[in-house]
Amino acid sequence: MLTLTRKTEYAMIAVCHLAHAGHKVVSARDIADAHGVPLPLLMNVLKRLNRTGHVHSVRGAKGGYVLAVPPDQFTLDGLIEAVEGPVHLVRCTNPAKNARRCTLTRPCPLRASVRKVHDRLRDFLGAVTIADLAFDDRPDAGETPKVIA
Amino acid sequence: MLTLTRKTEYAMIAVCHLAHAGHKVVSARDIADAHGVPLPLLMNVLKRLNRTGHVHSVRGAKGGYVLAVPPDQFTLDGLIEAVEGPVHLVRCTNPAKNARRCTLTRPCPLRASVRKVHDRLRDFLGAVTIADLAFDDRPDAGETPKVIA
DNA sequence: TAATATAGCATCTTGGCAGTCCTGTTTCAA
DNA sequence: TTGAAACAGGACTGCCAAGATGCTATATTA
Repeated sequence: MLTLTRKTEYAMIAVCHLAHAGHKVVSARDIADAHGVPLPLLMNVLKRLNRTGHVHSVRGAKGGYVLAVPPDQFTLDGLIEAVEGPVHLVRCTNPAKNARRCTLTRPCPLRASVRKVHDRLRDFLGAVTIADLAFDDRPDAGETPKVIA
Repeated sequence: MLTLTRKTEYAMIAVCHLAHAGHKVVSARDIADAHGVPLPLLMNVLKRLNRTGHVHSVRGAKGGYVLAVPPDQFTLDGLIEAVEGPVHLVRCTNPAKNARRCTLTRPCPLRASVRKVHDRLRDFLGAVTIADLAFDDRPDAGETPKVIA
C-alpha cells in the first residue's frame, strides 16, 4: 500500500518516452505499442497531462504529443498531482471541502508532526524529476534527489 | 492517491497514545474515548498490531494494550507494514505472487530508477519513528529524519 | 474525402477499504 | 461461582474510487 495508481504508472512511462523523443511528436499509439500499455488508458492519461499543461498535443493525422516541460524541471510530485490529484499523506492535510474534517481529538496530538512528515514526503517527491527516471544511465542518476531536514 | 489508510491513521493515534502511557496498560476503549476513534475499528487495528508483535495485549477485565517496541525504534514504515501490508510504490516492486507481474516493456526502462525512488521512500518512512510523532514537543522533533542519497 | 489522431464525456465493472457483527476466550471482582 | 469487562479471530456487507471501455466530435494530413 501507499502505492501509486496505474494511471501514474502509465503517465511515468509516457512522459519518459516523450523525454527520450525530445521535440519529436509521438502518437499515443506509438507509446502504447512500444511499452505494451493499453492504448485507451494511455490516451486518458495523456489527455489529462495535456489539460494540465505538462504535454502539448498535436491533433490530426501525424499528430501526437510533445513534452511541454523540460524533464529536469518535471517533478514526480507534479506528475502525480496532474494525474491523481494532490498528494495527501492523511486526510487532515487535505483542505478540500469534500474531505471530511478530522473529527478526532482537538487539538490533535499528531497533527503537527504528521504535517511535517507529509511536507517532507512532498519535498522528496518534488526532488525526483522525470529526467531522473528517464535517464537512469546518467552518472548517479536516481541518487541525486536529496531530502535533508 | 499515495494516502495512508484510516487503519494506519487509527494505528498512529493508538500507538502514540500507548507511547505516552509508558508501561501502563490501556484499554482500547480508553484510547477510543480519548480521541473519538470508533472503537470496533480501533480494536481491529490493535488486534493486528498484537499479532505483528508491536503491542502486547492483556486479556480480561482491566486488560488492554502496552507498547511492545520502544517508540524510538518503532518506525512509521513498520507501522504501515503491520497494518496495511508492505509499502510498494508501484506494483512491480511487489514480489508477492498474487501481484500481477509487470507485462510492460522488457527490459522496463523505468524499473531501475523507480526502484531507487521506492527504496528512498522506504528509507524515509523507516527514519520516522513513533517517538517523532508522539513527542513532537521535543527539540526539533520531526526534523530529525534525514534521507540523504 | 477518407484516414488518422486527439478532445471530452459518459458509462460500466471491480477490488479493496471501511465498517459492522458474532462467537469464543480470558481475567477480574463481587 | 457467576457476571461483567476486555481481547481474539473471524465472517460479512456496503460503498466508493480506481480501472477500464465506448461513443461522438473535432482537427489535420494526404
